Amino acid sequence: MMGRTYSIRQLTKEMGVTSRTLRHYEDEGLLTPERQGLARIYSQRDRARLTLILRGRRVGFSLAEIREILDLYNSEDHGVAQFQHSRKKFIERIAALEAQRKDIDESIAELKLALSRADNFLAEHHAQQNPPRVKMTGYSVMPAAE
Amino acid sequence: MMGRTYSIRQLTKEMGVTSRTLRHYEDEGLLTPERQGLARIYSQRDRARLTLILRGRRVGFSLAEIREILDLYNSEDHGVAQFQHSRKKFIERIAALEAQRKDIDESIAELKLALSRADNFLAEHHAQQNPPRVKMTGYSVMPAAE
DNA sequence: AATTGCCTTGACGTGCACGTCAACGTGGAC
DNA sequence: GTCCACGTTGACGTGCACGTCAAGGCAATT
Repeated sequence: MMGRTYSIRQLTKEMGVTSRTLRHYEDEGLLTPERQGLARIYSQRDRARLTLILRGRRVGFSLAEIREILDLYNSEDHGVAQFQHSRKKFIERIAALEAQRKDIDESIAELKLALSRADNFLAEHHAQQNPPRVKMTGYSVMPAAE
Repeated sequence: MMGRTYSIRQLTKEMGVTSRTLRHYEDEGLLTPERQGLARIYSQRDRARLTLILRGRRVGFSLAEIREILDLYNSEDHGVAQFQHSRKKFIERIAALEAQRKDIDESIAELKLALSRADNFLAEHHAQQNPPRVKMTGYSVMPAAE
């Protein structure tokens, strides 16, 4: 079961990154593609790891953090101590992500409030863009943020 | 209604940033504290903006993006065109944040799966002191990611 | 007058995540 | 054989978000 493989060019197009980025991830130990002579040849596993890397990047992890997580999945040592350590790390990461989701939800709520204010203004000035919602009087320049 | 004010030191302690960071945000046009002679004096409004800045930073916005959002809140021009522009920007930001929340939820789900695998392993080997070399031969080192 | 504490303005340095060259190899099409 | 598309390895450059000095102002305390 060798599975599909990918050239560097294929992977960059599919994933929307540059070849420089892939080589950088390799330098950082995040990817370890096979070689055919000089050329890199990426496996399904490499592709899956890259998916994780890019998602990790989108949520704000540094490459070092991503590598750490990947190493947890990937450890050769499947002993009790190792799993205990992994467990702890996973819990930390989950907590951090949940805190971040809270920040995101708050940001969304605030932006939606600002959006509804803009909608109301535009509704009042018959520059109809979108159905107005609630008419809001006297709003501040700054959102509450408290 | 002048409200409370803060020295730079007070604000750094309260918000968990360095004074260098506050000056940097000022250089970037994100904060504009008053002055008493040379010393900066931060208002409630500065503090509220800083709260937004830091939350924006936590969710991965660049300072330029944060400034743009702040400028939308803060615009002197309250004309129709301005509000239409703001509306568009708000919608973009909301969409981006919702996409990011999706990434976060997926990351959390994956980490929770990995956590439960670790828990299962540890439950099976609860009474043992020394790491059994390899048990649970069945699962891949990589999560699904598809 | 000197020290202490808090503040200031430059200005160069740093870590990260790549970008951007230069110089070169390699296998197939013409 | 030569061109071309694709790949490679250095190695220096860049944008961002500050860190980290140096050198000093200003007010209250010693």
